[in-house]
Amino acid sequence: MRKCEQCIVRQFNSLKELTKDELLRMSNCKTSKVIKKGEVLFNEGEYVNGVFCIKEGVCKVSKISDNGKEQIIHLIKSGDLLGERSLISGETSNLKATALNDMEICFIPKQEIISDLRENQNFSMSVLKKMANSLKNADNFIVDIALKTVKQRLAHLLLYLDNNFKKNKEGAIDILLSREDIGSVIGTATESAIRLLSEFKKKKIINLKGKQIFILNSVALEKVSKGYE
Amino acid sequence: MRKCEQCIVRQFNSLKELTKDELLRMSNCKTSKVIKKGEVLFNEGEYVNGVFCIKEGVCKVSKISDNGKEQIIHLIKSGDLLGERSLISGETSNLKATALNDMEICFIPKQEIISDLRENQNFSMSVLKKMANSLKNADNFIVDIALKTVKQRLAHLLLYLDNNFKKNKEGAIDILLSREDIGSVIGTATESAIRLLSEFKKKKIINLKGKQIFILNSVALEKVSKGYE
DNA sequence: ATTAAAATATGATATTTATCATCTTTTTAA
DNA sequence: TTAAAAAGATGATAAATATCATATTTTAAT
Repeated sequence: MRKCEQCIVRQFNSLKELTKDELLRMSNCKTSKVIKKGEVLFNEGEYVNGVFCIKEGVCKVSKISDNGKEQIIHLIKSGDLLGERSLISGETSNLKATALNDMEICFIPKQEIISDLRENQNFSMSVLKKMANSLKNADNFIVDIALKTVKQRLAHLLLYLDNNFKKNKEGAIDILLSREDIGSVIGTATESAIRLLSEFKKKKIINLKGKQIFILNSVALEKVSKGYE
Repeated sequence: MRKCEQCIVRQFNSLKELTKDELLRMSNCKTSKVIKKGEVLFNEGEYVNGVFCIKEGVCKVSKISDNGKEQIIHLIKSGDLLGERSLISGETSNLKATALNDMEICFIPKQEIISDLRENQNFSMSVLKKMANSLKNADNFIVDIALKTVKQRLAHLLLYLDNNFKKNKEGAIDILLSREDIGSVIGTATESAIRLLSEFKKKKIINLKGKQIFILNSVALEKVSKGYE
């Protein structure tokens, strides 16, 4: 059992507000897990019963519609927490979480988090702020998907990935999404996503090597994303 | 100055968790206002500096895109709070709020709410739960707008209005939205919204008298909304 | 009451995006 | 290593939705 106090990942989320005491208790009740690519962390309709703290790797958080299509709502990465929403509401999850690559995660059971929320003002305010921020992002997502074209949304996604994910040694964005996943994030058919990626590549805005994406011209992406072309 | 303690509206939102003492202080610092139809409560990019408690009336919360199109994100009604999001994040609002009919509102300044949040666990947990719920709704909205057809979204909106707004004496939904607003909620052009409303009317699923909407067959709306037709 | 302006309605057409078909490339598993 | 499966790519076509044009109705202002 590794100590949460020494875990660097904690610095990037609300757990940084916990006291030494609280962290010690957390170290004692948390479980660490390795999750393989493709594994499901939790499914829609399940009680999550705790919070995941992502140490390494990326997962998608999505919802499947009645006709079987998937919409990805979030991409969760190292340093993020996952599952606070349904923990706080006390309901089952409305979303499904699936690992996009091998992950290392810690799972902190509900009891622990709830009591910390009640007893540590700084912690609960931090969670509240994170939630407020997520809500703002969700509202912006709604506006984008409702009012922007698929091309604009793809440009926006590429910029988002460029800004929020590290690069590998070769300079590609360090997250490997299938073309299908890319379509599911921007809310379009796989073929449409492929076509637009090809177009961006032809225009030297990006480069593609298999699933690796290289951003060559982020200024151009900004322009496309805003609708000036 | 009316007392918050006796205000019934408070029972429908997180303010119900406040103590008598806190309510008394709130009564002393709140301001009551009448807002005329079409007036803007706050604009995108403004500091709201407090929270609105809606006593009477309805407002739309929306965002205008670069090309001037509006997307309505929420419809806020009597009993709802408005503005907690940007209050908690300490940022300017990312959304604009506009009265859809004459409103009575109370405005509670930031200071008061923030100190209550810090000192009253029940209150802050209630706000947290509300926020978690809003986040779930926002996620569901994203999925709907991304994966459902315009017709499905219109059916869904009509059911939402039917379930969440009272009826007037004649049995129409007690919120008068322009066709343009309806389009802006479901993320479609005004003409498309009009066409589909006409279609629903022709099929006797709804009836229309000017801006008044009568739901005649909510079972049919459910079916349309789920994509069985 | 009358007129102008705004909102609603509807047809015709254009644009965007999805779907289907097929081929190529990459990945996976025996 | 090789065959099968999955993922990616691209053209052709269909479907959904937006836009434009214009007529009608409603609302607001004089």
